[in-house]
Amino acid sequence: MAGRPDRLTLADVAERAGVSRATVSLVLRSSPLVAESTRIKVQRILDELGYVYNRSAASMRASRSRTVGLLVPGLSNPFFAELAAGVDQILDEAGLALFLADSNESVAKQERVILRMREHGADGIIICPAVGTTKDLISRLDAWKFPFVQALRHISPQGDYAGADYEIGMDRATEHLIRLGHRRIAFVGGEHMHSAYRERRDGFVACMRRHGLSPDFILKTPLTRQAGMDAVAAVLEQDEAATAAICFNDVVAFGMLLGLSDRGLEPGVDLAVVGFDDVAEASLSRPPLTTVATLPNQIGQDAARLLLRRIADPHGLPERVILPTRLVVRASCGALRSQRVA
Amino acid sequence: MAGRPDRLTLADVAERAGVSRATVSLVLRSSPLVAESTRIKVQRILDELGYVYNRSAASMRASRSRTVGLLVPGLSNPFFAELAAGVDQILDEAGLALFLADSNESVAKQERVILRMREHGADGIIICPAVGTTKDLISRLDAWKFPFVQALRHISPQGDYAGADYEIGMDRATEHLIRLGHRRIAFVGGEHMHSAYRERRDGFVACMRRHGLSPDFILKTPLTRQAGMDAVAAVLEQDEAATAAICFNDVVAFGMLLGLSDRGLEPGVDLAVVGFDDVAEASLSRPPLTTVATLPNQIGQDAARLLLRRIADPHGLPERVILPTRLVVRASCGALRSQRVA
DNA sequence: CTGAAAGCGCTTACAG
DNA sequence: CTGAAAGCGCTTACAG
Repeated sequence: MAGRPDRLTLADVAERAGVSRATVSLVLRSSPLVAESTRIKVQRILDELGYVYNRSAASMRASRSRTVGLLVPGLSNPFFAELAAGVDQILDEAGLALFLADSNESVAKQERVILRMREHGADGIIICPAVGTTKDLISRLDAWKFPFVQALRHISPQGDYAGADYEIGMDRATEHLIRLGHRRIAFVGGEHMHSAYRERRDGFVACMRRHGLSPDFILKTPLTRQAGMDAVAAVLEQDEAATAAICFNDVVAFGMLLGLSDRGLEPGVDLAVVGFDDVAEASLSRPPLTTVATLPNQIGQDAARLLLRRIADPHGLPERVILPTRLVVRASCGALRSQRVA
Repeated sequence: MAGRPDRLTLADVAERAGVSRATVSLVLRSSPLVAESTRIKVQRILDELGYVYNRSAASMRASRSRTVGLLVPGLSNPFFAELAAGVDQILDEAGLALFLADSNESVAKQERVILRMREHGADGIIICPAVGTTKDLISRLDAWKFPFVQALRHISPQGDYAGADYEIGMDRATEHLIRLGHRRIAFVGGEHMHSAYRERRDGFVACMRRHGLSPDFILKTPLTRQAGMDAVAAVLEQDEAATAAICFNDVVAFGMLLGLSDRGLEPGVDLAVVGFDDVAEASLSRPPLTTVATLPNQIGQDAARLLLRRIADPHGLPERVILPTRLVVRASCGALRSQRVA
């Protein structure tokens, strides 16, 4: 509603204050160019009149909107919601407004909302690319000179990125199981190939190989609790059954815990189970879940900071912020007592 | 970034197409005023050149931005994230962009982001007011002529509202427990007074009174799983212990299930437990949780539709969309078999 | 059906 | 330190 009928303009304020529009504009942007006495006088009128700055007009003139976009593939996933909360926090501090859109893992919707954000003049965008996004998106963003940061997932090594060190996180978790004596370990969950999947799986594979173990017990499933329950059979009813399962994420791991109980088996004794993410419920499941903490809120904050920097300096060197993960050992892996390993 | 250096304008397109800017503008907005042959010619140039519509400029001139705000009190709460997903869906269909902000239950931040959205010219706003918001917010929104819809919580009966029928939902759930034979029922969870709390508690109280039972076993706690675990003691270790607990939400109920198991007690046998919300985990907890489904995604959709209507017709009569809830009976309440009651 | 002109509310040089 | 003027990229009457 830029310009709701009775909206005040700079001209109104200027007239009332007995100065020019330019001076009021300078006061609004706290320019040092204006005399203290003038500033005070104008500020008083501004408050009195309840003037509301019109950023549409300002951004048209100034070629920046103080607006930024965030594109996530699924807001229903608490992980991305938490990421959004982190982004929101940093942008609020910087005084920017946030355009949010949920691609719902649809490349078509993703295209649509990116265009929409460009039309609205967003100064830049944080993207968690939908499954199936091709690499050319990055070249197009570059061609458009549209500042961007990839977060959590990346489709190209180009440009800024903020994420967690999934590979090392999964490696450490696997290592932990091996130290507990496991030799036959299954990797459970995930069905779409994207960077987050690749990195987690690679961490598992690398660690198994390093220890001379076979890394080919890899089970692809949807990322649901139900799929985790169903996976129990596949993991145990094999010629060479696994003694431990390391899951793509906590949700799948929770499903496995339930699936085990349903069969009268005890997680951590009959099958060691490890999750990934350390969601809120992980410490309260039965048994408490051993998992890898990844801090989505902080990743969101870092992504926002990177984007702010990129907008300020479009030609600076790309940065990649990879937050360390933390193995949180609880009972589901069969470790006797709780301990934290850095 | 309205006006990135090399951004094309209507004038460029007009020149290339050999028509006036006005004509291109009409084509962009699919006006019927333009001849089919002209439309096709212009559209081709538009595509060829990769023209991007500048909505900042358009909204300044047209006094509407095709932008809408959503203010939630906590994005980390999956409930609000789901609401946001519903809002996003409807706005996408209508071609509007969404400004999202998380007040984090802070009235100060809420004020800040509302001002920001007004400055950015949002055409309207959907608000889940932060705890502690006073009624005058509504009068101010009115005075500003800023179209709004309250969602999930409301601080004033004025204006449009989209929410769930918490009161009847809680009433039905309580009734179900009474039918199962319970007489001493505790209402567990919630610490802040807002409409959502009041309505749920009122539903409980009304039902108890109607059946001549005392409704004063009300336990205020934070809305966390841990608080639910801790509440078990308070509910059972009383002169007159409760035989059933009806929780403010599922999270608290999950905590109670765990708290019972920890003491070697069986949910549904030693204490009936009922939740509220029907989150994704409710059907997979052990035992499965009897709860009341509220549909946050749909509430988000309704809120968005109401706002769109309000923007189109600022002076129409206010509407309140109250979605029915549904009691989902599972095992945690001690009912012998699963059944659904409308 | 199309075009020339004015104007939305700001900011940005440029004078003074 | 302040003001007058031009202009950002659109849309909106108004002519024709």
